Amino acid sequence: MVSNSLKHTGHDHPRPRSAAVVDDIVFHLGQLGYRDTEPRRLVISAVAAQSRPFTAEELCTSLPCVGRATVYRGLRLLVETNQVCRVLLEDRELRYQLSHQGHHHHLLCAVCGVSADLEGCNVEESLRAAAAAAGFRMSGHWLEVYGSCINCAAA
Amino acid sequence: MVSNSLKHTGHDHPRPRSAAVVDDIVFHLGQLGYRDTEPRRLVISAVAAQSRPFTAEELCTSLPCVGRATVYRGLRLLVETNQVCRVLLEDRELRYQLSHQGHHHHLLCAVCGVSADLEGCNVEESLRAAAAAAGFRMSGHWLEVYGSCINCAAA
DNA sequence: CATATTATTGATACTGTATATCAGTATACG
DNA sequence: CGTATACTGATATACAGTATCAATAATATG
Repeated sequence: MVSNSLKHTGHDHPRPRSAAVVDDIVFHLGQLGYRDTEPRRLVISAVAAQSRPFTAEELCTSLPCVGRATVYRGLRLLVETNQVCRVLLEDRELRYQLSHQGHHHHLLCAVCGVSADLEGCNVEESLRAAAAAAGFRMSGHWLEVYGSCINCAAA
Repeated sequence: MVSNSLKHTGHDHPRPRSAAVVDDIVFHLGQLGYRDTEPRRLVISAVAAQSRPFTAEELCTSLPCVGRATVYRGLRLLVETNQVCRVLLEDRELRYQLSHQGHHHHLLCAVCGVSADLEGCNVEESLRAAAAAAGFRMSGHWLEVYGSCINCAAA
């Protein structure tokens, strides 16, 4: 199996980058006891090929030979294992995206749909403090930021 | 009509508080051209009677003599006119709540479901700055904070 | 006050997203 | 290899919310 011979460094060139990402994820899932199957690889490939947040239905459409249920299950598995993160649009539409870091938030362009990771913003601590002031012990939060990206703001 | 004789101060005692809230909202809607109808008043009353965030379906159940569509429409109208705000639970369940301020965020207890307004937390500015650093012009955001309230944290 | 106008209602059907079921299949592992 | 079992996918189902549209009720107008 290819994935067993892979070093799990995240820099396994010369293979095409997206293929390396797929192997990476399959390897990681393997360590958690999940099997390496063709439909699952197809789902992961399709996820890795997206350039911006996508919906589950879009993924189903782009994978006509994989069952709907399998697409949804694959996506859920990837979210649960922190390989993919969920982003919520302003209209509450749920989209998905390959996850590149641990916990972080997204900037979402309302025009073109592109997303960027929100860097250098430490809201956690001030939220926790404000929560404590109201007698709450904070355990989590959901934050999405909407706007227009540099390209769309120009036009 | 009662609502026409009401001063719109938000402190119209001696009437029971929730009734005053209902009249208040009906009056406000009237100024926007919306009619004062029995089903709509029932919806507003039921909303005002809730002590914590509720779902649309819960409202339908508590109002068996009002049609589902009417409950949903009423709720939507109240959200659009900023009388009611929407809160999102961690599992993406959507709930509603009477709105007491302008723009603000909520602390939600994951145990008992109670909510508190998040005070003294000015995330807007740091979000805007972080967005600008990534070349985004921020236009909005969605933020919910989860945890346990003072009572549930004790138990 | 009668009446015209128009917003509102509610039964129903429908849409879209997501999960449950379950027999058949493919995978991993000894 | 062969077996235990995770996985698949067709289908049915659940669920939240909206669209339709004829009937009705609320307001404006003469």
